[in-house]
Amino acid sequence: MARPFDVSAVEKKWQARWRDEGTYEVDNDDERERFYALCMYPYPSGAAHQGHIRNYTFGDLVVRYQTMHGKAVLSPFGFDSFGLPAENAAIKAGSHPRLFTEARMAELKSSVQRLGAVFDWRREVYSHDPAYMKWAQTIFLKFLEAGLAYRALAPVNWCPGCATVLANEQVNPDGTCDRSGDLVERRELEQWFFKITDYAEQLLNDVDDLEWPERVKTMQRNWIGRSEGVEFDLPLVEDPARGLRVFTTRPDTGFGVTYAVVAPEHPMLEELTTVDHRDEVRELVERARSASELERTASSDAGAGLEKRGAFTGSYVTNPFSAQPVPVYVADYVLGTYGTGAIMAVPAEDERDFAFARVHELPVVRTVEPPADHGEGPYAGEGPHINSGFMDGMDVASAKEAATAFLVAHARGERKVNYRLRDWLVSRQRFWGCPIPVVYCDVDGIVAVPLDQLPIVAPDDVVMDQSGQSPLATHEGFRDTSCPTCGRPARREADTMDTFTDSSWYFLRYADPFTPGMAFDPVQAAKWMPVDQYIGGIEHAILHLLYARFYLKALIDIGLAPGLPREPFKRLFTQGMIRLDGSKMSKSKGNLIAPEKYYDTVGADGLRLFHLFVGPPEDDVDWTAQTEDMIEGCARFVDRVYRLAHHDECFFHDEFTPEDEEVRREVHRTIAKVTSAMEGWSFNTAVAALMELLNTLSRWARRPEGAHLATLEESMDLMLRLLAPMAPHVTAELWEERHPGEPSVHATSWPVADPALVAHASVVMVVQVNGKIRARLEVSPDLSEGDAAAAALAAPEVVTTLAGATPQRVVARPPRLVNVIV
RNA sequence: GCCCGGGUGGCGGAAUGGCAGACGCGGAGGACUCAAAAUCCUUUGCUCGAGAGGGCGUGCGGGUUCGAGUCCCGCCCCGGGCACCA
Repeated sequence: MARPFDVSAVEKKWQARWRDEGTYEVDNDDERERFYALCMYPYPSGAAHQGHIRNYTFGDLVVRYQTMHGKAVLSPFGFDSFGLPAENAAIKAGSHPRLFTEARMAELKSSVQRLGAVFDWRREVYSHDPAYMKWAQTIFLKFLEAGLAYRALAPVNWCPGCATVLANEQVNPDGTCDRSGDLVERRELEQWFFKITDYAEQLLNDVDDLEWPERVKTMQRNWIGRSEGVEFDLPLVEDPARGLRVFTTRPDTGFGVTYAVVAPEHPMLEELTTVDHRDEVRELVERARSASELERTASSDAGAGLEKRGAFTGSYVTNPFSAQPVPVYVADYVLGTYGTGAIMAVPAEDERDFAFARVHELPVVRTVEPPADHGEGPYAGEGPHINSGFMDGMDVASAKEAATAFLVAHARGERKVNYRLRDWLVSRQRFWGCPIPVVYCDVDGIVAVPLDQLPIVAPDDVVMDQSGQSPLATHEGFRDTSCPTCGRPARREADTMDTFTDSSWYFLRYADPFTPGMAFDPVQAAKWMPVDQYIGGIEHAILHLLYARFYLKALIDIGLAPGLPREPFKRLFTQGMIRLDGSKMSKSKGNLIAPEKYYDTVGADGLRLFHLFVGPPEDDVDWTAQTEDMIEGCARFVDRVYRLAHHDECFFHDEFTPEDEEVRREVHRTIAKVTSAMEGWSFNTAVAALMELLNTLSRWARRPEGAHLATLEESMDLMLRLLAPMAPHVTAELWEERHPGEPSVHATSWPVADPALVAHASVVMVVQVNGKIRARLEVSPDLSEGDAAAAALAAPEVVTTLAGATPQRVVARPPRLVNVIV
């Protein structure tokens, strides 16, 4: 494609200038109104892919747009530079993850710089920087001190193909490894946890006030999963003073409890199991322990599998409502980690209990009358209670209240709120992450590394084999140390922290990486926080956002971040994904479309415009054969702007005609349109409005009778300012040509539409007869209803169509439309 | 199964209950050129018609309304999230 100017040279020139002059550096004591714009901390996978490009196009648009509104905009950049992919790649290539990662960082940085995205590079942060690790480890130790970090035995996800433990988010819903596709196994290991469950209530409640997409808020709420119910005892028949503690959200169905179930991990299981049932119970527990998630879920679909998944313990407990004994089963459909690990089973009102009861031939007693057409199955809906003694006739809500009161009085019951959310497992048995800064001593146990010895940085000569053991554990120089308390030989923790810990506070470091001796100065950070606009992918809707929210709350509570708002991200925008051939585009699948080829041909401005123009920013983008053409179309638009600014094929006249006046009005209407589109994140229509304006201006200036020169120049200037956040290079270049020696277009203010010019002098009113358009009339915008009706009925086309018939009704909606009904 | 989104030309997509298809891509025709590229102009929902003009059109079926892509009810299909959480 032949271009009217050297796109590459122009883009390089301006990128260099923004970087060298520190145009987008902002100081913490800046007097202007503040705005914190942030794109999600990227994992350095190499040159940017189109998902990154999309992200930074939106982010940079916000930065430049807000800057034009006179604000001090904080726009930082950095890298989520620890992580498994680099470690795997390094093992494969026989190199070091740091070398590998830093090469990828350089590529990604180059990609975003060539996009023309601007940042305050003085604030750059990357996870494997010892200066960052020092504070990451300090935070860990402060959590430990505050009881927010603890160590416990837990099952983890082990991938045999990758020979390593995986993070939960790396396991597919079907229990396979996201990377290798192998079936993930469960292994029991001593692990470090963060007590995020302490914050469940706050994390749930604070979601309400966030300006986030509703669906992300819903996902957060579902993930936390609050449920209100009752915890109470089912007394043991053998020893009624003791009981099997259960949790239920449906105490009202208590009369329908025909059996109880404990999880295979339940502490009372052994005691409950009678001699003659020992073998079956043991077999079931063994199966449950070794079974992968996949096997457990797969068998739940088929009724045939259910029988094998439960066994009678031989014991009985008493249903406190009916005072009848009911059998206790063990089954893996009850989870050891939720509630009390034991349930009261109500087959008539619960799907799972029903399926289990059917296989094991347990009685089903309805306690809620289902609708007449309901049939055999379980019914969990609303209805009057039956077979329920004192609750008979009550609706579900009042029966719940009555049942709860009963349990509190008679079964050691108490109201209880449970959460689905589990504590955050932060240990990783891998090398390329931030080491957990503790030491194990035979005498003193777990000992924190003294703060003045941080950061603990892993040595370079570690063997990263595939044994599955933490690589650091095999390095004697790292492993063997002395106890900071007693001085005796001790060993270092060999696990590293989940990389989600790094991305949970980086935005605080950005706000103030300058103050020595602190992760960030809370006084400085408070000037920027919360992030005004956070932009990233929907794939982080749950984990990253939840973890970062937890971190900030915890940091405030342990005194590291006094005075900061308790929520980190005020507004969140989640962009759509780039899809190739209908599948999700990801680095692991290798189907990336590098931006570099576009920089060299259409230019960054063209590529940015494409991403803005292709559709609503929240929608997914299908990268197809047509995409190349669309990108070229956007570059064509850039060229047309350039040519018009250079008066290519234009003609001019001197006096200001009504046509010139109308063009001027059109410009102001465009200002109004683009401004509201920008505010509403409708970037595609903002670009369309500018394309329309360009079409209008070009046609006008190329008429033989010509255009009013001063009006064209005024229009061009306004258009360049509107276009500046979208296509920063060409607008900066043209502005400099037109205004040599003056401040850049990016230093001008965002245009404001003149309301007097936005208004139309006359508009076209549509006249319908029975809903069909018969005439168009040019009318004044403030035409009255009566006048509109009269004008419509007088229109010749209407008279002809009516052919003498009398209108039944005339609906006048001036100045848009009149509908004549006959 | 449950909970969210979403179905509009050949394609990406526009449309405070009031002219469906803005803008762009692609297609067709033309100008310029020895020719091509680039650029510019015209045209482009489907369909009947030589034409003027008519009919049909926003996943399907109903409804509300003078008027529905938009609101209501019932379906179908696609995408995403959750999926033994008691």
